[in-house]
Amino acid sequence: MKKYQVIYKDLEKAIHSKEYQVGDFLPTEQELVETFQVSRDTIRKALALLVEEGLVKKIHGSGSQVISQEQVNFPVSYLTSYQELIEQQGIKSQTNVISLDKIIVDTNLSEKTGFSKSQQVWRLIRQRVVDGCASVVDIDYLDARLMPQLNRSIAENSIYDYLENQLHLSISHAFKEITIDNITEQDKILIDIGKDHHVVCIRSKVYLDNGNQFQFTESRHKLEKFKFVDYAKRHH
Amino acid sequence: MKKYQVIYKDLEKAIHSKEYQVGDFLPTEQELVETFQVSRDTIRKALALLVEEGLVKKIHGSGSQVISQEQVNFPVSYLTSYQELIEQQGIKSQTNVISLDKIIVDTNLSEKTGFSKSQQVWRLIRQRVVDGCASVVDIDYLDARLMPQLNRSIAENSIYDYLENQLHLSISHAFKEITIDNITEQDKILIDIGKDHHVVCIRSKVYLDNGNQFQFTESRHKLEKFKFVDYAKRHH
DNA sequence: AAGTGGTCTAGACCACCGA
DNA sequence: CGGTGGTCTAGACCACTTC
Repeated sequence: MKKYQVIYKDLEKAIHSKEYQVGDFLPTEQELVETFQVSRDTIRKALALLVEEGLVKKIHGSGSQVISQEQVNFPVSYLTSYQELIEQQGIKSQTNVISLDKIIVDTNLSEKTGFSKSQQVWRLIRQRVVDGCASVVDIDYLDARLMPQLNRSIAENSIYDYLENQLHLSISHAFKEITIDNITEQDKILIDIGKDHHVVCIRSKVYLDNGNQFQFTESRHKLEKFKFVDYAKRHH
Repeated sequence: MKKYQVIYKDLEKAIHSKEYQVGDFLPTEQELVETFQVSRDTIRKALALLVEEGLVKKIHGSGSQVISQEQVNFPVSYLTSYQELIEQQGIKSQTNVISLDKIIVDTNLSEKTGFSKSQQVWRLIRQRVVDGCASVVDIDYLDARLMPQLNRSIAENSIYDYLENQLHLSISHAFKEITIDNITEQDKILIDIGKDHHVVCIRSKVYLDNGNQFQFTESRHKLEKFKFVDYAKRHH
């Protein structure tokens, strides 16, 4: 691990363990330079990570102030898979693979997903049951060339894990949008929808390091099961 | 304006004007150093802003690749006020001040808003009409000590503008959460709600540079009028 | 005036990529 | 292998806060 990452983790831990309270100032950059015996630039990189995370705010001329001791989670904004989120938060959950088939992208689907026309893709529909309640339906389209061997067993676990650890493909970035959509017939069947007429819909186009899109996901959430937490800085 | 900001704006403009296409590489850092006659660190600061914005991706060993030419807007994630958003996007909109009164924070309200108990706050309720449709209700609680002179006329325009340009207070950061809530009697009256039973609710605690909270806002949106766009990087 | 973070520089070495 | 971006250093000066 890089020096600035070590220092970042060190300071993060000190904040989480309440060694610094909200409102307290961290040591000055000069003091941290001496403590950790590194250059000021390295200290500043570590502090930048704390600022990005929303734990610390820098005040020009004064110092670095702690503004939160809690982990702020980014269920959507960060590119984390459902499986990873569930593990991280220790929620009991089950994934049911509803269907898995290979299809050819037509004009409509190309428009919607961002894949090229006549490309072969897997279409995967999964139901997520959280605490006994069918809460989420994920409809995935995945580039079939990259994963010829996809099967139900992989789909039941984490596709990201399969991609990164088995196929050694590297996921880079995604563009996402959240809207509130009317429910479909499929939603009625696969989500414990009650009398709602809407779902929260997160659509993502996900890209690999080489710049190719490999996934389009439509993730449809039961209204009550959706929560998004964010930290924002003012840009002057 | 700082050097790295100038270079950032320069490159951003070149990308927006399609001088670089999606998939193209920007000049190498060394070339940019020579072009702009600055140090490499300054170039790297400029590139970091493009990466943060989601326009560019850096590939270790290869270069800086353009991945989007569009402005990705962050209506929620960035700390931008309603008034600023509206102006920026050129949407026709009207703000109606429904009520404005000064109240004392009780235990319940303290829990909800984050303000201290027995503190004096303004309670401001505003209706936002977009394209003739009552789409949003904002319920604001504002620290009364900071703005003793608040009135309906200020509330109809931008409170952020008033705070920053009149009172010279500086807004720092916010913690936000988005949920889908059941509608209230107030929503039925103030939003063209149709037959929906829910609204998108964004709750924000907003802080000044000096660390004091000055605002709690509950922004309730008609379902169809809500859209949130995001760019996410994978953290390995 | 003293102390703090913000910007900028110049140079070194490392890790990764592609031919 | 050469070229690229990533990390780290040491030092300078500026802008802001605090006294």
